[in-house]
Amino acid sequence: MSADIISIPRAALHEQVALRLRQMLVESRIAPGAKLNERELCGVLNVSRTPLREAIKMLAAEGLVELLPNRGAIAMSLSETDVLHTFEVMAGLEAQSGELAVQRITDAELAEIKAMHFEMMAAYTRRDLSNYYRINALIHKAINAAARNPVLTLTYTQVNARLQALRFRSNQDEEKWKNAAREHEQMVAALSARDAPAMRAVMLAHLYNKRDVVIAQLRHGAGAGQASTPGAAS
Amino acid sequence: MSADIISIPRAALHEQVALRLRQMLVESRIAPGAKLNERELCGVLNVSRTPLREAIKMLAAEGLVELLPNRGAIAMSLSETDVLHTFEVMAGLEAQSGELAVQRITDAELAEIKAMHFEMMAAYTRRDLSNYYRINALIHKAINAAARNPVLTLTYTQVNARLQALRFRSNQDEEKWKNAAREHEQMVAALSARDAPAMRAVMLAHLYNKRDVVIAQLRHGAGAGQASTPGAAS
DNA sequence: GACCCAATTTTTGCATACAAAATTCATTTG
DNA sequence: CAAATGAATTTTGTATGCAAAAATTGGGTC
Repeated sequence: MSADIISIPRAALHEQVALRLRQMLVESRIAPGAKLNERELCGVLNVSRTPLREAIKMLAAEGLVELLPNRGAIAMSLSETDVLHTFEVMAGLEAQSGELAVQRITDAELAEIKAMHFEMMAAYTRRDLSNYYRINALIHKAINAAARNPVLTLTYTQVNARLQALRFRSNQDEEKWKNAAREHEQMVAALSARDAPAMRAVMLAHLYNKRDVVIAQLRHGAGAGQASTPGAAS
Repeated sequence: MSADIISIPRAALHEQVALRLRQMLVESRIAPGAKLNERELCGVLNVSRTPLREAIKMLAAEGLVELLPNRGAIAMSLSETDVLHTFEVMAGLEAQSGELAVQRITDAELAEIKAMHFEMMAAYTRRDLSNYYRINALIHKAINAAARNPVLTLTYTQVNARLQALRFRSNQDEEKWKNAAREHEQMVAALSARDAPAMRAVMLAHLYNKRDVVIAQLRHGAGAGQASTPGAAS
């Protein structure tokens, strides 16, 4: 009866619901385009409709769901054009993150990024796609954090969230993968050299290549839906 | 009994509320830092708490209000650091808008921007600050639209909304104003020449100068609150 | 057999009711 | 007299109830 009382008994219900829904959407446990049935979700999440609806409104403002008048909400689904536009913005945000990171990164942060880079290269060498993606995301996050701009981080996070739904864990082209790895080498180099223009250039190139990979996957069908078992994937 | 039935009887209540609240926040009719009392707002807007709360949650996701657990919401208020960070992101978004606009703008759009530019210069010459700002905003919006990227437009709009609360209609420094006007000349020139790097450069410079003006106004006190009559301003 | 229309059911949207937390204010105590 | 404490009030958070709109289903007709 000690830890129980203080142990953050308060995590506003609608916040919790928003968090869980966000997860479900990003992991495609709610399929893109699928309707969000309130009564059903109430059962799953064990809350009443009020906080659920409030959470849904937040997700709508974040662009993760679309609100249809008198017909509830559906999980956002991206057309190819949407993906292009989103990557275009992401490219700009990542490029700016890189530029600012060059100017503001600490030695400790740079060292950590280098370390993560080696870890990622290990995963690359082992063709361990899962860990590769995980560490990749961490590196991009670290670069963004090094830019020391909370508004940029928030904007980046929100725009990126819409792309997370496209979890292309499927094997990517060897050539493209090699390219991506090389671009990451260049990032580390540009950061080390404190070369902002170079950093900007490599971030832009990296994002546009990533865009092409994603678009290609989209076209070849397979990519999209998380597919198969919604439980523990690789 | 003809037009009445079809005349968009449907404009979801929470949407309307969100719209009006957004206006009130952007126009500082709700002061930055002020508490959003639900019962009070229900009276003003003539709705029950449910749609009001849903609207508030949306505005929170947009970053226009801050949610305090068990203590409701307060109108976002920007510290000087917040303003710096926000302008930094806006600079990046505007620069990208400019770059893309150069590549995608139609002759008609360019002509319209030129026309608006002349109108703005007229307002500048007359020292008509109100119209200057109005047309200025239209030009920036037109450039953004010419970039033909809805995601960019949405992101731009959302980040910009947070700055709108700082309506610096107060007289700005003659020198700075002259500078801003000259930068607008350069924008039109870069667009006409289809010179993306030049456009990017001028947009960045423009935004950073605007940032400095706003920061200066913030420091000299007066600037902040919309002040005076909330009705028809100059 | 396919299509269309009407009644039922479901679902969304809004208002209200109730519970818990925070604020306020008066009272008391050092 | 100031600070602190505790009850009363206000305010937020959540659940439920009711009305309107949409989806569904069944029946009928061509």
